[in-house]
Amino acid sequence: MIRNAAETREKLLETAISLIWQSNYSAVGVNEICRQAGVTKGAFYHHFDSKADLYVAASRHCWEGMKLDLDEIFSPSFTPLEQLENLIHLIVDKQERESAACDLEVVGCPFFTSGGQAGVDEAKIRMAAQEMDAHVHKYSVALIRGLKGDDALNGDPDVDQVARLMHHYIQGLLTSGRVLNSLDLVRQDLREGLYRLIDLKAEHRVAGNESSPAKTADAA
Amino acid sequence: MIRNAAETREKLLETAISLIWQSNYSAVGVNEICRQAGVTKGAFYHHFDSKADLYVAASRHCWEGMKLDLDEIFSPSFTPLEQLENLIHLIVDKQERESAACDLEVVGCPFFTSGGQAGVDEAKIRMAAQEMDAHVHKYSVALIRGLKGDDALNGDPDVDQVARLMHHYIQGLLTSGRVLNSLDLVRQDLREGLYRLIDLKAEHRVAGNESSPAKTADAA
DNA sequence: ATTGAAAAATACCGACCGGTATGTATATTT
DNA sequence: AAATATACATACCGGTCGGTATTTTTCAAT
Repeated sequence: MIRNAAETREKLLETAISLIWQSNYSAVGVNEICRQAGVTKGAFYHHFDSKADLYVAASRHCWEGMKLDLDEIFSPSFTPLEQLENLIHLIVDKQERESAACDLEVVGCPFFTSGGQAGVDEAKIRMAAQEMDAHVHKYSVALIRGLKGDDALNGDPDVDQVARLMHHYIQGLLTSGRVLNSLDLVRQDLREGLYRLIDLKAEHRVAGNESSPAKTADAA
Repeated sequence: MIRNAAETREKLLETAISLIWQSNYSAVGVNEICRQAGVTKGAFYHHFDSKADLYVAASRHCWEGMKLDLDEIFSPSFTPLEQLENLIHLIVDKQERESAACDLEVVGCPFFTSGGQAGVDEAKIRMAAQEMDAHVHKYSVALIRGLKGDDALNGDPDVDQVARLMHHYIQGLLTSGRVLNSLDLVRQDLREGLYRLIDLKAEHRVAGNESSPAKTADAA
């Protein structure tokens, strides 16, 4: 018994995130969340009205953490090119860190993928994904705008669209990485895909396909 | 009562595909599948050993259908550039057709996304996604190789990699489309994203952003 | 017509689901 | 110290989960 409202709530959020991260919304039960959080169901429903409400709260909580990282790597102290490099490293590092918790090499973003699988009736779940989507879009736009301003991109791209393309690609790549259970796949294809999508000028591209050579197989 | 083994099996597969399409593996119950298929649970477990087994069977069944489409649009009677155009149209059309069944504008590929959310223990589910992944990869490679052979691509790309990039992107875009419940998003970003990923030479690109101008919002 | 196996139906299992009702211990206010 | 509000626990709700055991129906080969 924690006897501290904020702490209990936080513990429930973190546990939910961790569990949903490892599978998905509908596969994770309230009982399991409570058990792992060391909290009873009574406490759960004292803090949240429903499982869905916990989910959106967890989604926002997750974003708050992500925002810290993004604000850091997109600090004006970096040039747009450095920011792009930071982003690439952040994505890989993030997956590396999260995958330590469970035994999946890649976990992706559970709130996005869960939103992409939400049933017709589960409006709240899709909404949470939309919310996070809108948040990250701002950062992507800023990055692309910066790159364009520095004349690092070929042509005269639609900043808003390219930002979207980036996002689509990253989400798809992470999903692929999870399906194949290969972080190396992410390492191999992340940089190249982004370079191509934003059409970064050749002189600004770096090779940096930092992957161990062999080892692409799945353990499952 | 259908009284025909093959027909019953098929009906179960189709129903399962339809339901999983609308949500995801763990959210769809055996009871619901049976109910919608007009088949009793006894019949279900006569044909399939488990829910997971039905899933992989459904995945393969789904692929068989997809293969017909792909073989058609990748027929050697088309030039690689025509094949690319066919692919773009096929993706949009497919989503248009499927979304008629439920009230989602975009459904994506359920077997891929479910695989991308499969828990650690659900090896069979991820495996099904891997299997389908491997299948479509061959087609992507053929397309890229064809384009490259026709000298339609800039630079000297790694065919295998570019094929992967395409796949990542398409899956991510469809997921985005589903989250935002906007087929127009898919229409807007599919062609542009693919062009950029494969780095198609400018003279071969067509504008063809065939979307109705306004209307991007979500109904949910 | 009989029989035997396949196909499908019925009835049921224990476990778990999300959620609630009620009680109690602790903290805050008055 | 009394009153009240918050934070949590216990026990339980009806319902559904995936799965099974058993029986009935169907149909083809004899």
